[in-house]
Formats: sequence, structure tokens, C-alpha cells
Amino acid sequence: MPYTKEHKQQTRDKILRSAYDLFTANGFDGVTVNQLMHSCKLTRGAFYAHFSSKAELYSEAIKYWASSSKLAGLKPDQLSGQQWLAKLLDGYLSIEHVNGTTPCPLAFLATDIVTRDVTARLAYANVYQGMNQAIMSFCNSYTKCDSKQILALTAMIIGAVAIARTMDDEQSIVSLLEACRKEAGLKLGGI
Amino acid sequence: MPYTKEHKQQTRDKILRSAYDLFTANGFDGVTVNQLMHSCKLTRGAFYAHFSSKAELYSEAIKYWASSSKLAGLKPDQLSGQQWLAKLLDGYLSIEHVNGTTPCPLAFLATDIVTRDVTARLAYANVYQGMNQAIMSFCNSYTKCDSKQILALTAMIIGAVAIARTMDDEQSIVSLLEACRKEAGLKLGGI
DNA sequence: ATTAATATATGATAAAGATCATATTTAACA
DNA sequence: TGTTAAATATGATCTTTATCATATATTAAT
Repeated sequence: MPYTKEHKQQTRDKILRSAYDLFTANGFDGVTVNQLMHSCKLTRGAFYAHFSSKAELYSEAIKYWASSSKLAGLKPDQLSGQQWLAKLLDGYLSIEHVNGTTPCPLAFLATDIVTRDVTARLAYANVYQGMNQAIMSFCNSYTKCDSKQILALTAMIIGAVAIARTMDDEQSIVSLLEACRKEAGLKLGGI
Repeated sequence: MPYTKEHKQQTRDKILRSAYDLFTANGFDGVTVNQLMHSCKLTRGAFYAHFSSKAELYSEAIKYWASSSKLAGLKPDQLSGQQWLAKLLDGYLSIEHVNGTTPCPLAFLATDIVTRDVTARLAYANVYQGMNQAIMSFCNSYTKCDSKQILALTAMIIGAVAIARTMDDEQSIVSLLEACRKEAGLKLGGI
């Protein structure tokens, strides 16, 4: 029995992480299996011991993000709903989120293969629901926001980051993010 | 001197229209030159008499949309700023926009090749600026909205339509669009 | 009708890339 | 230390596709 028991799992996780970063940066068709595996210091042959296809990988990568994301991690009980929301907005509407790695799939993959692949679409929808529900539940504790307002809020922040990604001028990005941060804060009771 | 003078221009326009619809539906890599030309009742050979590459076509298609879009057409002088804005929002946040052909590139192409191709990005940025400026100029006539609020508004409606595109359930789409329509109306002075 | 420029079609090329078949390496365990 | 199942690497295949080169078709003007 070769390799430690966790070895394959670790490799799989590494592939998922790399894949996620590459997909969000370059889109489904902008990433090759070869490139992906090299970014993991492996070769393409190993890929199919972990995933049956590139398309499967894509949705698995979204799921993996969902299970290990900042969103999930941002639920510490010691934070009030208000604090939690402020932190979420600050992070989401930050230049680091726009420029950094492992961003939110909702903003980075909105018009990627998601619109063509059912499984990817389901994974995406799941993240979207999760985000709305999380925000909603924390809102209820101190706001009068109804679910409709939350839908508008998430549409705004997702849209903002998606648009920001298309911009070359960092100052424009900051302006956009700040504008949305302000609006979001007002809507959520001035946070 | 074969063909009428306008013939080539018409063919070029037909290609641009088809390309736009196909690109917004399937993304840059989801469209082949072959498929595109067949949708114009032509064959791939004719393509390169009109465009030097598929990538060039992409940005040209966005420019073409910008010069012939509803946004451009929605500026009739007989409408008040308020009426114009209401009409824009109604159209943008409609199920027809989400499901129909020739939609807004801002929402449909946000995370497509735009993030990888400079020329496409420039074309995209142009449409984005145009939209913001148009709304802003019409707002000024009767609202106290500043430019920052417009940035937040367009982020919301673009985000909403982009997200709507990923959804299978029409009822969810309608809910999202309605929620954003309501928020937008409030922000713009109750329209 | 003939011509000639232009548009379109057809056939070919060549590269990229996903996936598979097969060989090689790895390391836990006897 | 040798075995062996599991993981990884290598080589090959086969499809897809953009693009080019060449042939054909079109039609305004003669």
C-alpha cells in the first residue's frame, strides 16, 4: 500500500485550489489541463486519477471553494450580525478581493461556462443562495431588510466586483468599490 | 466592379449581429468561426475578407452593439429624464432582456474574454462609461443622485442580469429583477 | 455577352488540447 | 530488503478549430 493514506486527498485538494485560481483568472477555456497540473508540479497524466474530466473539475472547484471559503470562515460566533456584515462588505468590496487569488466565484465566473454547463450552474446557484441566506440571517438580527433588499444588495456587490475585474485603472476600481460599499452600508442601517 | 457598393457592408453587419448574439449566448470560446458564418448562411472562407481574426471580431461586435443599441436608441428627446430612466430600468431588468437576443454586453460578457483581451476590455469599458454617463446626465435633470450613486446603481442592474443568466428557474429570475427594479426606482426618486 | 474586380466557397494546414494506454515511480508493509 | 498497490509520468491518438491558399461565383460596367 503505497503513499500515505492522505496523500491522494492532498493532491486532489491541491489540484482543486490551483484549478479554482486559474479558472477564476482565465475562465474555463482559458485553462488547460496541462497548465493546471504543471502549476501543481505534476503532469497531465495524473489528472485523470483524480477527476473524470475538466468539466467535472470546474464544478468541484466551485464546491471546494464554497466549503473552505472566507464566507464560510466568516461566521465566527463572537461577531454580532452587524460586525459580520461590515466585515463581509469590507472584504468583498476590497481591491484585494478584485486583484487577489481565490476570489468569489459569483463575481468572477458569472458569465463563464456556468451558462453552458448544468453542473457548474448548480454549483454556482448553491453559492449564490448561500450568500444571500447568510446575509439575510445576519440582517434579521438588527435590520428591517427584507429578502428582496438582500437580493438587490448582493446583485450590487457581485456586479461591482465583476465590473471591477474588467478595469485597468485602479483608481476607477477603488471609486466603484467605495461607492458600492457606501450604498451597502446605508442599506444595512449605516454600517 | 462586382456586387453593389453596400453589399460587403451589409454582410459585415450581418456577421457582427450574428457574432454578437452568439458571443453573448456562448462566450468567446463557445463560438466557432464556422458556426458563426453558417448562421449568416455563409461559409468560413468569407470571414477573413471582413475581419482579420476572431478576436478582432469580438471587440468589433461590442462596438457595433454600442452604436446601434437600445441604449443609444433610448435617447428620444421627447422623453423627460425621468421617463427615460424608467424605461431604461424596465427594459434592462426585464425577463426579455435576460432571455432574449442582443442583450447588454456589460451583463452578458463581464467575465468572458474581456478579462484577457485588451481590445475587448477597451470596448467593454467604453460601453460601461457610456451607460453611466447617460444615466447620470438624465438623473441630473431631476434627482440629487451623485455620480457615486450611479456607479452603485449600474453595478446592481448589471449584476442582477448577469446573475439572472445563470438561473434555471424563471420565478427566481423575476424575483431578482423585480427586487432590483424596486431598489433602483427608490434610489432615483421613486420611479 | 464579356470583363474584371470583388465576394464567397472549398480544400489544406497546422496547432492546441482533452483524453487514453502504457510505462514508471513511490513508499507502506511483509 | 523486496513486493505491490497506488500514484504519477510519458507517449500516442483523435478531435476541434483558427487560419490560409486557391478555386469559383457574382455582378456592375462596358
